[in-house]
Amino acid sequence: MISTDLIKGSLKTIVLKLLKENGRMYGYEITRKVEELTAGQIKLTYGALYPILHKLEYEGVLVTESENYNNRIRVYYSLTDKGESVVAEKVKEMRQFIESLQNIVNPQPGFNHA
Amino acid sequence: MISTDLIKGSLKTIVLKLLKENGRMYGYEITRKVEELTAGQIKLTYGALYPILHKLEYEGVLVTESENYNNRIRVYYSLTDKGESVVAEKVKEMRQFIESLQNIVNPQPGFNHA
DNA sequence: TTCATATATTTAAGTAACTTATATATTGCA
DNA sequence: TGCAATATATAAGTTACTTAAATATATGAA
Repeated sequence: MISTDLIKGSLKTIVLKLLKENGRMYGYEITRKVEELTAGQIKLTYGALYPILHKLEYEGVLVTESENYNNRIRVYYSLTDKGESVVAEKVKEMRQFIESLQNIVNPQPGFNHA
Repeated sequence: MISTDLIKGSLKTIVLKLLKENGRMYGYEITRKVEELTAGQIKLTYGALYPILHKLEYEGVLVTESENYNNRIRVYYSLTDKGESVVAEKVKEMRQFIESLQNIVNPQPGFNHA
């Protein structure tokens, strides 16, 4: 598992990107998918996930549909139009972030300002 | 500028990796180097940097040498032996983190579990 | 049948890595 | 003379999380 400090700020972007790729998803499904995609390196706790989803819904980024499955409630989330543009921004920002981190952990050996 | 939420947890690793690459550095120099390497995308504030350096010194990860330059004090930091192994772990963890993020922002199109 | 595990969502309380603000002091350029 | 750059330090505040506790059904193993 990667330290939670490192992962912290990226959870919202991860959730939004998964919803973009997979259409609608419910909370539990999202945590499973994150584990799968990251080979268990990133785990989304429920205490983090559900407040994020509720907040994004409140902000108009997501909408919900509640359905009954095996006598259990499932709350499906999907992106609004606003959500689509929020994801685009967030993913762009994350790509820049990754690039910046790579410049630090894999520095160009010859690159040196006098 | 990348949002501070995204950057937060990675500052310590960034500082340590820069010290590994550049030998000894002083605080102000570190903030400049981070800006340079990330094309201004990541800025280390002094309120973040100095407490990180002090804590790492206290933990025996870094040692200091204070020197006088132009009547200004410069506090140079460098890695201890312990620091060298801490950096190795932290950088390894960050590479895994980057890989996990890439699996999310650049998913394999054909990859789908039934 | 009974117990653990997986499924599924919710929210309150606590932590800590930061940001923001403030303080101090010198150099150098316009 | 006055601002920007250089250089370090720390107190106070924010907030995105973690941890913990609550609730409830389905399913397979013992």
